[in-house]
Amino acid sequence: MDAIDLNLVDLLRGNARLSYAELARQVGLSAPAVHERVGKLESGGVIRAYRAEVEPETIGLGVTALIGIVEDSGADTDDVLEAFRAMPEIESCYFMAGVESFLLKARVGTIAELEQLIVRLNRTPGVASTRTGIALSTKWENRPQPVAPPTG
Amino acid sequence: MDAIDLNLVDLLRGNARLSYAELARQVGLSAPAVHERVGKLESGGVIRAYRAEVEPETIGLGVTALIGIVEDSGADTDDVLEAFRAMPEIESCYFMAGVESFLLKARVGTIAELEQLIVRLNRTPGVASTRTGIALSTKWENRPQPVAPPTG
DNA sequence: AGGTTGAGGTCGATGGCGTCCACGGACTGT
DNA sequence: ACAGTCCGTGGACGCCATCGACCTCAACCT
Repeated sequence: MDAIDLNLVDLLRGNARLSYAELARQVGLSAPAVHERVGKLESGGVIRAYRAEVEPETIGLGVTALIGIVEDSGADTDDVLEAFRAMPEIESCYFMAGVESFLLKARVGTIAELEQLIVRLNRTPGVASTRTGIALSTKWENRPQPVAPPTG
Repeated sequence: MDAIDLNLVDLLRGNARLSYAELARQVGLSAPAVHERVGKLESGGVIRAYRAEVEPETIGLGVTALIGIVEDSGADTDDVLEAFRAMPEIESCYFMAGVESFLLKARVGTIAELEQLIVRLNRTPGVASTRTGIALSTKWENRPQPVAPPTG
């Protein structure tokens, strides 16, 4: 992980569809060298995936909610996690410090679907209570912060 | 936005680096047809960006925090937003219903940096108070839920 | 009914790109 | 000094992106 690798990471976080040739021009190496470096970043677990970022409303996911979860005393956290994982609406899942063990980000199409999701969460064994906040709008999301040292 | 478009969106959310030829095979069209469709999805605002998803710890962003913001009565929300936007550590920003107007997701390298960020947030004009929760681990993040109707 | 128009597809060609391979130079440890 | 290793370059070759020409079909107008 040298400065060139960080540079490649920044470039690909900005635009995952850049060609190896273009990446090579940007970092001042040849295309095969970049190809090998990116391959190592992928297999080394630095780059996890390449994803298209989609405007959720346009694909029928207009409702965003953030849900805090309080576990039952004596709940099996792994089982709870497994149950969450099986719900595709839960896009993100953080294990938190504090009273609420988890914070979930969920996206659904309608408030009715959100209601159903919350009911399912409350019925999940190990879940004591939920606390839901609705996002009225997403100002921005997953903005990549640059990590490469400034060039020059 | 027909079923084929939704299919393309799902495919690209799963792997943004798929070639047009591969996409074409998957949806049963020719490569130029797919090229045109994807171009329209991009210029039509459905596909916002293509991003490499990176393991944050590997690039020195080991601390994730979720921060609720209570605004001053009479604060200018746009000014507050501008101030948040200028802080690169804030990766996501949701405008929320409830007492806390904003929920921020921030990533920094160390707890000391998080402390500095919170101080800066509390000093921001229009911010009355902050409430920070630390994510002990990210179980998953931005998992794309499929939206295309099942084929066949 | 028939002609026109436009959207959206296929096909074919071409230039650039991805990817494999052989080779070369700089560090490192002995 | 020398061998080994790492990391790069350059060349070659096949696939891909992308453009233009053409086709098909449905909607619409006269």
